[in-house]
Amino acid sequence: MMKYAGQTRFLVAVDCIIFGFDGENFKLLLIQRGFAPEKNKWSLMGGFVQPHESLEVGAQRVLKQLTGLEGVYLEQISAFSEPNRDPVERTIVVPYFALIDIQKYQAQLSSDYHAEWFLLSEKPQLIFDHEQMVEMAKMRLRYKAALHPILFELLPEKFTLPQLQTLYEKLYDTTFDKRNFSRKVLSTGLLVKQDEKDKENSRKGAFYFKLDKEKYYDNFQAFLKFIPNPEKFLI
Amino acid sequence: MMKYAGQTRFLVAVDCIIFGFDGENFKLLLIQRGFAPEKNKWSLMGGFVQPHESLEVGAQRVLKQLTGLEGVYLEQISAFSEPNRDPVERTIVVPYFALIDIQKYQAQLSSDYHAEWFLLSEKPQLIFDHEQMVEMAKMRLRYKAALHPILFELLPEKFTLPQLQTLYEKLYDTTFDKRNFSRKVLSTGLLVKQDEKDKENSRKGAFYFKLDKEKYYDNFQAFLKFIPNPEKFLI
DNA sequence: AAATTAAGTGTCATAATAACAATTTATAAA
DNA sequence: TTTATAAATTGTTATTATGACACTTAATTT
Repeated sequence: MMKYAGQTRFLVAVDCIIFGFDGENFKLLLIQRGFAPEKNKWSLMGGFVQPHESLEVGAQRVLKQLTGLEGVYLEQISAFSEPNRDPVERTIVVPYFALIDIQKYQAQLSSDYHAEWFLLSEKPQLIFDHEQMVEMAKMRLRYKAALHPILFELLPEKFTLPQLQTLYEKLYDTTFDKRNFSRKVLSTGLLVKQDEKDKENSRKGAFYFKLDKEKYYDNFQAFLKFIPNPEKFLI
Repeated sequence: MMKYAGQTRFLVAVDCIIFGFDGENFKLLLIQRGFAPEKNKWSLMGGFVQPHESLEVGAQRVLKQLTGLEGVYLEQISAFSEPNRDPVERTIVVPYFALIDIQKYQAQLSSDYHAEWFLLSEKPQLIFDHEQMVEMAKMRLRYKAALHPILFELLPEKFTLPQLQTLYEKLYDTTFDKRNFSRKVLSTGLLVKQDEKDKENSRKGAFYFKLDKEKYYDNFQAFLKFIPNPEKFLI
């Protein structure tokens, strides 16, 4: 089915940049590339778009095939299209970044697949321009998370305020005043305090909170201001 | 040069959504499609990506070829990839939106090309999924302009505060208090008041302002708050 | 029982915001 | 020449949001 005569067709791929948070640090999910060139080198999860699927569907398929993950939060970022970015054959790639709760998918991941979590600070060299994609995804995440409450996607169902604050502090590589932080977070009305405490990480223990799912979905696009002076971090 | 065996290649296109502002209303630049199908129907400026160009370069080339415009502010938005979006042959399209000063390019446009400005409210039916692209670009513009000072791209070198306010009011389909608006705008330090007045639009005349270009480029990513309660407009 | 460690909480001064209306300027009309 | 008109320009105030700052509480460990 080639009806627009005289035009060049291109390979189109999707790559998935999957961020996780282990309670202490950001992590990145990587696999070892299964085919040449750069076979066995660490790489983002990627694959070619198939004839009858959209980019979004392709990204979900690739993610499922390579990691077993389904139904995760995916967001498209700017396409990479430098003619020589793939040395084998020109490929235009549309990257997606995703945020997932590491614990939730740990069993699934470790049993069936060979994807591995790396601390963002200790990630190995990646193939092609995947480093750039990770960098761009991180910038995008910083931008988006400064305005919208998406970081909850990285946390388990129950989490503590200190955990949430650490998450934000690690993303922006800074520290926040805990009194101001909790005031802002709680003022959104998105969090519901639980009776139970997390006793793993301190003697006193920290109360768990859950997301108010309904408010969360309603307010997903709402502007928040968890980050003081966002312009300091987003330039 | 097909080295990744067994994979399907796709046509990849770029479409340009060009916004302008005539001092009173938003406008959209359209052309009549020059080839079948839908020949002579109104359409965005689009074209297929060529073998040795990136998407960005392709978008600039298409824009130049079809309108004569060069070096305009272009920003990529999310790719459209539904398998049947182009009835002739599957095409994945990466749209770019642009903001230009209508006056600046009017001569160029009308002499050599057949692109035409339409009021956004009076635009004709567009081919394929171009309506969706325009809608998405408009949403993206509203989002971006609420946070960053990009709307100046739509104005001539000299402009008045009432003009600027009208621009914002039309984009968000609302009205703002002019005292608060001018306070916010002027507090950015981006505007330099001129001695001259615009006497076209009122008896008293309104002072012209120019952008402080240096500050503008430095602060392009800076957060502004021209729009009160942005969450009202961006959901 | 005392020491330790992290969680949890409150105040205050300053800045930002939104709501609000009177004055000024230049032209047009009388 | 004076008056009317229309839009531009300008300031105040009450409220809210913000950021800076330090002590108290809870539970475990020694």
